[in-house]
Amino acid sequence: MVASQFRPDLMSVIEDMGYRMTQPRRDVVKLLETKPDGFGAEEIHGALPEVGRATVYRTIRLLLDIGVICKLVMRDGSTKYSLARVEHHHHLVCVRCGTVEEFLDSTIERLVRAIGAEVSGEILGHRIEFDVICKTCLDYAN
Amino acid sequence: MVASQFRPDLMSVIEDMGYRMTQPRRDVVKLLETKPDGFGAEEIHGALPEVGRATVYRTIRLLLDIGVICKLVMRDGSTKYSLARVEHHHHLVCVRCGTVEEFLDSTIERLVRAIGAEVSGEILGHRIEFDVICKTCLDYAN
DNA sequence: ATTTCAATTGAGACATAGTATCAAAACAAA
DNA sequence: TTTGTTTTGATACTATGTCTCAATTGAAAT
Repeated sequence: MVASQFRPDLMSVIEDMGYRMTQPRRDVVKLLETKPDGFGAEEIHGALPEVGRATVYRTIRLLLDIGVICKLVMRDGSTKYSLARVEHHHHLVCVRCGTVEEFLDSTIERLVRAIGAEVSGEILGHRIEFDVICKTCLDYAN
Repeated sequence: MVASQFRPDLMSVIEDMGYRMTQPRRDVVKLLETKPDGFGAEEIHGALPEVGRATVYRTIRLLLDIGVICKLVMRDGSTKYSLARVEHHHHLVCVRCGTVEEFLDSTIERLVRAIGAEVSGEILGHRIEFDVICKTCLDYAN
């Protein structure tokens, strides 16, 4: 139910899509790979003074387009990005520690299709996010 | 499955919550009631030159807090607000014409509880939105 | 190894959505 | 009518991104 493997070698995915392998992109991607639980754009920018702000945002947009990261809207409305381990999934975001878990559930997808049949229109996409307090934080509190 | 009635008399809801009934609030609320399919904050501000921008945003926040409107994150990441007809619901947003339909489905809520039991943590909340092409737009295309 | 040229970059201006500040105005209760 | 609290508007500020454009860089061709 919860996905765990990372997509290997992000840089080669970028190259395979016909984009250049540049130093700024290497820097950003390398940093992202150390942050499986999501990251903010400014966080990345702050950690990489040698890479321009615009380039950080451009790289994030590129990775979104390619589909190797995904955008998360947090409970407070702020935005984070996180490495996408699997193609289609949803998120469990811990509101206390910020840990992001990917979430696969065939029942949800089946339900989405069922709703598609019921609704007077065509479903193109959906966004589902859960705000949770993760096991670690719960244990910690007790 | 789809909700249809409006909550009556938003101004009295505001009063009942102990807030003052002011002219700017009356203006904003009156305008919102003509926009059941969602509205952007700047759109409201543009339509009400006599009401300050900060007040428009404050009123929107107030209505969100009270729970009579809800925040929608659109497919492109932009934000809209829409009148909430019923307490807990999700959204069907037409990506072509922007129509917003509220969406009630006990199966979803049951599923959310089932997932809560499966997940190693506690679910506090969730957001679900569907991007659709509504019946009208589909018909129009054919 | 050098040339070439489109893709990419960095700096900084601009855009958008929203919040904070604070003196002035308006509400509603007495 | 007075009074005291809420609320307002103007404006500055913050956060998150995008756009522009001259300078640089990567990689393909020589």
